[in-house]
Amino acid sequence: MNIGEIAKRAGVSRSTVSYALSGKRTVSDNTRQKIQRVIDELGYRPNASARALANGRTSTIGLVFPPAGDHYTGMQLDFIGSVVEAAATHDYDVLLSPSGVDSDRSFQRLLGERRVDGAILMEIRLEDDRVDHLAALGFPCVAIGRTAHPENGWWVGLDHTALAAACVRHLADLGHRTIAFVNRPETLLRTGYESARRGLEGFTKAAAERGLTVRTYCCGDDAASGQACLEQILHDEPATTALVTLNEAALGGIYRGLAQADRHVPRDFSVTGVVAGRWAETVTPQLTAADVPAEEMGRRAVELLMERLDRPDATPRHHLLVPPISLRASTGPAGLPGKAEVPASAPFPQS
Amino acid sequence: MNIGEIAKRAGVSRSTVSYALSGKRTVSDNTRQKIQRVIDELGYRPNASARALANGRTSTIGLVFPPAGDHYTGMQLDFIGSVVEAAATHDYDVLLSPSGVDSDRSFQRLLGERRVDGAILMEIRLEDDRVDHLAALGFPCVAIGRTAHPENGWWVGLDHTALAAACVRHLADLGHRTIAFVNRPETLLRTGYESARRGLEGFTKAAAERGLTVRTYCCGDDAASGQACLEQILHDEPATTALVTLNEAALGGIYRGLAQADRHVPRDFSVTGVVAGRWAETVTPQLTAADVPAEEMGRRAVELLMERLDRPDATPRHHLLVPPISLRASTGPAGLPGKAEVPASAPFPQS
DNA sequence: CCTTTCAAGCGAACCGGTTCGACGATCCGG
DNA sequence: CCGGATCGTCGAACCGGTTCGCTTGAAAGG
Repeated sequence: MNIGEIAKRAGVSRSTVSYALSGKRTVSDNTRQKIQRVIDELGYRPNASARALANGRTSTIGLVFPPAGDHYTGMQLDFIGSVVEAAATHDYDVLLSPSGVDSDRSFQRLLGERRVDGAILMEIRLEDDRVDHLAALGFPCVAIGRTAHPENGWWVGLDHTALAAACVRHLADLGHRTIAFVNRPETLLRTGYESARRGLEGFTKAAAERGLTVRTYCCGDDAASGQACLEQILHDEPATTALVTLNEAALGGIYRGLAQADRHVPRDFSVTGVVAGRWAETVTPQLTAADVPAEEMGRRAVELLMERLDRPDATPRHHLLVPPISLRASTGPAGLPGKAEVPASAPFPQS
Repeated sequence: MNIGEIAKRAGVSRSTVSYALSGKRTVSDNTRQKIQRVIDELGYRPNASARALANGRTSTIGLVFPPAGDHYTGMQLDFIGSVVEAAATHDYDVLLSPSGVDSDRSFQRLLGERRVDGAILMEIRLEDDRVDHLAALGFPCVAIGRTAHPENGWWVGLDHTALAAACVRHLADLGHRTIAFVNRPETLLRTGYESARRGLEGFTKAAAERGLTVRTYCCGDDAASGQACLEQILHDEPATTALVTLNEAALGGIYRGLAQADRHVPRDFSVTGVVAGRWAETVTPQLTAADVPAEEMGRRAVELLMERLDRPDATPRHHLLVPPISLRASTGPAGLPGKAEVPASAPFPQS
């Protein structure tokens, strides 16, 4: 069932059918209706490959999501869902690319073989070959995340530095003096994964400003690792009374570890961090956290990409989001740190 | 950068380049190397649209995941991830289709416009227009899930009936006599969503066989709904001592509700169900549950689809999985049901 | 009545690959 | 030395759309 068949049955030429469909030239009402009738009758739809070949656009965008770890986190799902939906409203399909390793096979497929008109990159690293590579090629892409040199890029990002710092200040304001940081897995931190690096940086800086005693940890993306990490924290420094985490997958394990160590949240121990709102509300007590607006970020990324596709020479734009901390139930004033090994004095209970 | 350019620079014809690349006819070592050098130098990759047009295959499969609710569950992410990875090993890309509503726009795009060679359908309903429609068209697709008439279909499914029944028997064996069922949201149940229907059926039948007192509930896919649902359960029948759930997103809320009602898990109340293993391990105490092998299901679905694409007239195949219940920490012997309103006798503590 | 204008439609070329039939060169056996 | 098989390569057609330039017929204008 191709356009030639339609043309034959409607008694017109192929080009007339094409123009009737696209509206790029005038077609008399009479023939338009005749064509439309045939199309409806046969249920014809123009072949996407042929169309893509002819006009050089595939109406597809690539969503490059990476081999971040051995599995995916809930946040990624929110991104994927919102990107797909936003793309659909613009009549674009979304092609998933399982990996983002530079010069990787599947990456080559997307770009080299021109399967997509543009791409959205997830899981950005501070020094990201993929971003640099695409920028050098002038290939339309939008990053969900921000590299170390975001000046001339298109991206929508989260200010992880500010967010982690806000968490620290929140804890400091509650009187906590000894806190820990539970980061994403070590490999991610080492490879310069943006949120891990910037989060750590914001945490460290804000803690220094407030004169807090800190320890920082990396933690696998699963509950068991979270629990182990928490045990390590209490072992290394029993006086710890609070922690900040970026690791939503470990959250359940962290809570379990606290329960088993008899640290009641938030009476004995405060927990906060940067996670997707849905996760924050899943744990008990619900997590006071900077909620990652994944849905909004995905939508905005698509919007930026659409803009860029429409006007290839537009000047780079970006959105840096700083969601507020949602006060829930997992943080409270510092009480007796540890097992009363330290007096209950919170020297600088500011603000 | 197209095949003609390569041909020109290598001093051969376009067809020779094509044959050198595909190997479908012999090309002398000499010219092959000459061509390869040019290709490497220019970084040429054949255009996917043109190739798809020429040989009628897109090397893309569609993953139809539906507007199940207002958001996606963790399980879906696991499916998506495993499907994408499995497809990649077969040199296939995955196109995401946000919806599965029959005769829906995005569905039409995938099939009508021939963007994909085959499809994997998620979130199957017992009477599923999509499946029927595709079957009528003879379009290669594999369902993750099983309709009411799975005889001549390609699918990989979970025996939700057996799984829910196993949960019930597990609880009955522990002496529980009054249990509840927490299903997915009501709209899903009403529209004939497979797991909701079959799970409910298995629960009901097994409970009847064991002579248990039951109540069944639908529950929104989020923690707040889970908590509300649990409160309702205890309000309706305080003697309830256990529940079975299919709703992993509500799990956190259920636990919270239990904690607030002072029902200790598993001492006072047992919880079990059918959820992804990762979620089961996130809550405390960890959930005794039939772990949904999402990763395996996605992989098998892709394998079936590949088989079907290779041999269009192959006879339908399927996999019905019945994962065992993983004993963790959320179930235990029935103690004093409710607040000791009922004596602690478990009349039929069968094997 | 003759020219100009314009709407409507047609044919051909093109997008970038794949594939089929043909053709010249080389090699072999008789 | 000739005839047929084999190898390597080429040209052309094709996949199913889009788009440009041209033709035609009718209406409008002088």
